[in-house]
Amino acid sequence: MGVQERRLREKAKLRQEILDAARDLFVKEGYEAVSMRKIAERIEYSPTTIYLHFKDKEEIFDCLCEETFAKLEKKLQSVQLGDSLEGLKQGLRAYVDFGLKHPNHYRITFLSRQAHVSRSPVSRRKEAGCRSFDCMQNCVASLIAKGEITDSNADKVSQALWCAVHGVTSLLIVHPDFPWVAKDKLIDQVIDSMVDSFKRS
Amino acid sequence: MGVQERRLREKAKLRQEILDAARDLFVKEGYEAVSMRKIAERIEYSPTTIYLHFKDKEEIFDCLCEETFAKLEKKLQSVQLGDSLEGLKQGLRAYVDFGLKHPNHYRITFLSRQAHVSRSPVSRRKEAGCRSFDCMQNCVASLIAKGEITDSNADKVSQALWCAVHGVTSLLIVHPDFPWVAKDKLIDQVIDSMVDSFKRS
Amino acid sequence: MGVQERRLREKAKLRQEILDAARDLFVKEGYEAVSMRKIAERIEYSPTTIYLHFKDKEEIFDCLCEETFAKLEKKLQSVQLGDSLEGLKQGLRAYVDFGLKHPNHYRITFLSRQAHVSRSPVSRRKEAGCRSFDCMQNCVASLIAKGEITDSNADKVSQALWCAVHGVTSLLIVHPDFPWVAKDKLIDQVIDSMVDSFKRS
Amino acid sequence: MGVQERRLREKAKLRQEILDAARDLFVKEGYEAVSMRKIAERIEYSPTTIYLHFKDKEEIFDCLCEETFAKLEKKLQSVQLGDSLEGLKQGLRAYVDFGLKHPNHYRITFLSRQAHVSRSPVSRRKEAGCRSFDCMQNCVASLIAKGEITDSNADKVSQALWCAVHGVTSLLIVHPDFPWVAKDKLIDQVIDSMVDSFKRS
DNA sequence: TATGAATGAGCATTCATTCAT
DNA sequence: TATGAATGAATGCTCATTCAT
Repeated sequence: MGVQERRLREKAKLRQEILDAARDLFVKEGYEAVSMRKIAERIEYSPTTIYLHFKDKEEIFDCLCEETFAKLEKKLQSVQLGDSLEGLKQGLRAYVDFGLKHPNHYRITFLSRQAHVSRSPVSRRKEAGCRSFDCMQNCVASLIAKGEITDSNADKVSQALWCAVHGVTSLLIVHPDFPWVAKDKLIDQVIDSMVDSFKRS
Repeated sequence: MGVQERRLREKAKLRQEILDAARDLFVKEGYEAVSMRKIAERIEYSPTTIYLHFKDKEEIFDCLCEETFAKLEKKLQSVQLGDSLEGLKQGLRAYVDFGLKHPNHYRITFLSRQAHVSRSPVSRRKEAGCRSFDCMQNCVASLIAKGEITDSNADKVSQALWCAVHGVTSLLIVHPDFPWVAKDKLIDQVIDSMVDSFKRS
Repeated sequence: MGVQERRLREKAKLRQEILDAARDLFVKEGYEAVSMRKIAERIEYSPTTIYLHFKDKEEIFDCLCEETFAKLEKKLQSVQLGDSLEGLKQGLRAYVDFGLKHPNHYRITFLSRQAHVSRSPVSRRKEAGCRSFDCMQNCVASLIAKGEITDSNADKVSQALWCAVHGVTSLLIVHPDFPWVAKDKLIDQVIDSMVDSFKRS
Repeated sequence: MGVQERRLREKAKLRQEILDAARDLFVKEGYEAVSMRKIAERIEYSPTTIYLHFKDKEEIFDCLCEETFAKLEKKLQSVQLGDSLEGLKQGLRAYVDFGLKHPNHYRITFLSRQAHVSRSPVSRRKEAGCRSFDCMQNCVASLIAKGEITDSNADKVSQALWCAVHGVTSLLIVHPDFPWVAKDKLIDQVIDSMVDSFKRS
């Protein structure tokens, strides 16, 4: 009936509220400094309620990361149409845009300590993250195959590219008050420099 | 006379012992996981004693960061003597090495929002970090002046370079378990790609 | 008609499932360590459901004890058919065996203060335990009547016997890791010594 | 100075207050049901204070057991003067008296679950308990050597004796309202029956 | 009849910090 | 200068139980 559906909707909504509150807090205070109680206060539920939706604190964190990666993956897939250097650049640009548009997601996933990741041998977080990274790596691999990129080490190339885009993204997010040159110019510069350095000359 | 001097010496020595113990712990365990008690146990004094030397935990951390960034500055200055592209690369490489060697200091300064930096509007920590950035910028400026770098926008160039080195450094710190290619190769690749892209061709 | 009956049968069946699951857990983990949730998980019903059948945790335990002591009584009655010293010994032996087989029930009934037995002034649990004691007393009385036991104080004799068997039983339960001689030998020794000391010589 | 001494005295006194409160509570409520908070409330200190005197809950329990055994050992040593059956009986009687006089100590040590004894391979508790048991065993051994006791298995004999005295002691403590025959008569009966059963006839 | 959602109370323990000495 | 005693607040988490459905 409609009743069951409404319940499911409500449950999902509360779950999302928890995630949103948690993300906010994690970003502001850091993983360790956020307590289940603080999250509970924020959503105006009792701490116990959280445990109806998540096994423990770490699971919340895991879910936040997964969420981010899912969004990112979707965005990247929609962008990288052509197998060209230009396409690659657009993908990287999309990555940066994504980070700047969802800074909280980005912080949680790429900037916070994950020392406490000990539960599962292969954390769900890591898995999801790799899938996003794979997108880029595949693109690079096919460019190597086509001879557009000379360096044949696809791993190294894609990692270097990731470093570059992550560098801009994270600096712009974490230090918004720094006297940056025009953001777009900076982003383009970083991406162009890095991609072009791999171009067949 | 001698008595007072000895006392001062002893006081300074204990202060340094505290800092050393604390640095060790912060690096090993991370800021949140280190307690005053643990520091006290390490130096075999009572927790109370620490408060005679430092206002609180954060002050200890601030002092450590200052100490460490003073080192970075010094290191960068000593390396970039030659105003050559090679010198610049060495400087950037030194920056990355420094970050990897002091991951917790790097993290606090460059990766974390200034959330719990409530004491001073502009934290001493951040200030120190910026001074390090200035080093690089000066180097770039002089390379432009000498014609080694074609792009005349020193701000943009140094920011792009910073993005690159910050990218590698932070990813290696935050995701140590990612299946990286050989670290050195990756670092060199990122630095070479970025610096060479500005070279007069 | 048939519908109602089926419902009653189903209700009784679930009730018994709860008791069975609970007994298992109580024996394995001890009273305090068993939670309603754990019982619920075991039977694959929600915790709430248990409350439809039992007022609370203690009521479950009470029922289990009653159940168990009914068994003890039955066992003792079946054993002590022959009114002989040998029959008495067998009965006592059965008592000890029973205790070792149901250590947690034994513990609650014979070893624990009635602290949390606040519901009824004389707990159903304790009552059941006493009924078992009566069995033995009757047996002793008839042995006195037959002249097999010389001491004419049936109360004293049965209490002394009870002390002996309770002594072995409880020590073996509470201190399982003590370096006991072979359990059977010890139990026999205690029972034989005590019973034989009352024998007409 | 007197100052330091007073401090030491005060510290010891508080420690003892904690132990006394804990023993009381453990006996009334059982190990699991006693919380550090409850102990703290009882002594009107904060929970934290307890941790200045004891590592954790289990250590409190351990200390209580040790305390008991020390007292018991002392009493037994003072009693068993002669190496005669009569001396042995007196020792056993002393054991029972001790239990009846210090029922709380006795309960904690001999009646409570020690499932949670996992910390140290050889718990201090167990060690102390064995020392008390050894007293009796030595006595038995020397009686066997002198030919007063015919059964040559000193372990079995002393364990059987322990079972007997523990049986009376614990039943009298745990079920004070049971319609016992005169306590002294019962105790004597149990001890006499058991000891005499080992006598050379 | 059975349940999912929710909660208040409680747990052992650790924390940074204060205060009297 | 240094400390031992003490504490209030907080931690993640589990509990028995209730209530609306």
